[in-house]
Amino acid sequence: MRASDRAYAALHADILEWRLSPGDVLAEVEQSARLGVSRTPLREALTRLVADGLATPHTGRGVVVSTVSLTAVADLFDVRLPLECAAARLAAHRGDPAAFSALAGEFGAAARLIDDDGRRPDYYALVARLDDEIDAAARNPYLLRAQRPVRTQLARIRRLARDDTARLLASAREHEQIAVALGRGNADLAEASVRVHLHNSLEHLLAPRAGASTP
Amino acid sequence: MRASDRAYAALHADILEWRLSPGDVLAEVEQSARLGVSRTPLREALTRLVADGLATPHTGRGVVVSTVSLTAVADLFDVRLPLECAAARLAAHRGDPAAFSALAGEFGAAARLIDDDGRRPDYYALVARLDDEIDAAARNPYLLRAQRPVRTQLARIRRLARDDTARLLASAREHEQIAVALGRGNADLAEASVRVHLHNSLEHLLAPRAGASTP
DNA sequence: TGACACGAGGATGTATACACAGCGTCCGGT
DNA sequence: ACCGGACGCTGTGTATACATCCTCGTGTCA
Repeated sequence: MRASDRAYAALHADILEWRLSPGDVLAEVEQSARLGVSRTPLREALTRLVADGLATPHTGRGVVVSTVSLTAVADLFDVRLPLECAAARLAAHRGDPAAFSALAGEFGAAARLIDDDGRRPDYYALVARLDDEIDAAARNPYLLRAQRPVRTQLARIRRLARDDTARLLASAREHEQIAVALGRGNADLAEASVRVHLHNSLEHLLAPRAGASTP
Repeated sequence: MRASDRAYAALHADILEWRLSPGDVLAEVEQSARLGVSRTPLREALTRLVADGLATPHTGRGVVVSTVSLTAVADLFDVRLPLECAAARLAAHRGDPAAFSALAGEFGAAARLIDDDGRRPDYYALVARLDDEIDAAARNPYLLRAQRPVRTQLARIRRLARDDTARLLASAREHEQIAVALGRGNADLAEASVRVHLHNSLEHLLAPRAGASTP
């Protein structure tokens, strides 16, 4: 693997997992020394991070990790909603119904994955498989490109929200509904299901949680 | 201006204006010599082009200008439609009605700009002003980021379509309708107007034109 | 005659050295 | 004591040299 790829992957993970906080400056010499690569591949990694929207260049001060706040969540969902709806519609028309029906069945039995803390990763993997199946079924590279930065930012924010069993159980039912609609090739129902899911996801993200800073 | 910015701007323009065709290889030494910069800033420019989707890396052969076909137009519009609809809805809610009403008036008188070949650029500038006003009114940086690559690709394709007075006149009326809806803060009407406009734009792009290769 | 392997060439990937610009700090003057 | 200018430093921006990999061509063997 190329050194620039390693540097990019490391910085990408550091930002998404909040080891690097918004406002942190990514000095070239410092980071190149930390990651064990030279400045040239590190610069390429920084360029890619800026393109991803994870960092912003500051003239004379290098690049800094871009800020992301809860107010940004609403903006992100304003973009995410139409994109995911479009993807769902395309997937309903172009996708393989059998694959989505199978996923619907798995979501129907997902409660046991959520209840068992040790199998939580299996549930997240199942969600990822549905997302991937939708992406593949939509067959639209431009849609994927448009979704990528939004998903990256949301993945960063999601780290702030703790896992909530009740929400996950509801989420599983919502995902099941999406998969069922796609399994039947019903674009209208698929879009409606996505709208419901994203609405509830946003409400959960914005709702004050027990243990959060605001009591 | 930095050398890497100059190289990026030059290559970006070369690709959008079809001086570089899909499949052309962008060899680092060749391009750096042509543009009068060193390989380091040129590599940064290439990285940005790849991030834009204008070029794709080929291992061992550098990056090549990415292909774009008429089939891609449909895919692009599948992404463009939901994004522009979302932007229009946001602009209807958050924008300044007076500004859009003023633009609507200008579009109502745009026929004279279209009929006079010398003032065609003024009409294109007017369209750009409406787009900019919508972008500013939507106040959503993530939406802008998502739209950027789609717009870039479409700008590249639009170069293939010749100006068509009849279509431009219809386009002016459609833009006027969009501006009127935004001037009234009517989100539903704004979205519907955008749908109409994009539908007609796509049909015009895909329609065989007189003088095209297919007689 | 076709396919595989080896080698040469040239490309990218990486490292480092140099130049320049921005910024903070320190000193001097008012 | 405060303000202004100059100096030095630290950082990015650029150029170039070296290493490495891939590709293409050629030659040989089956």
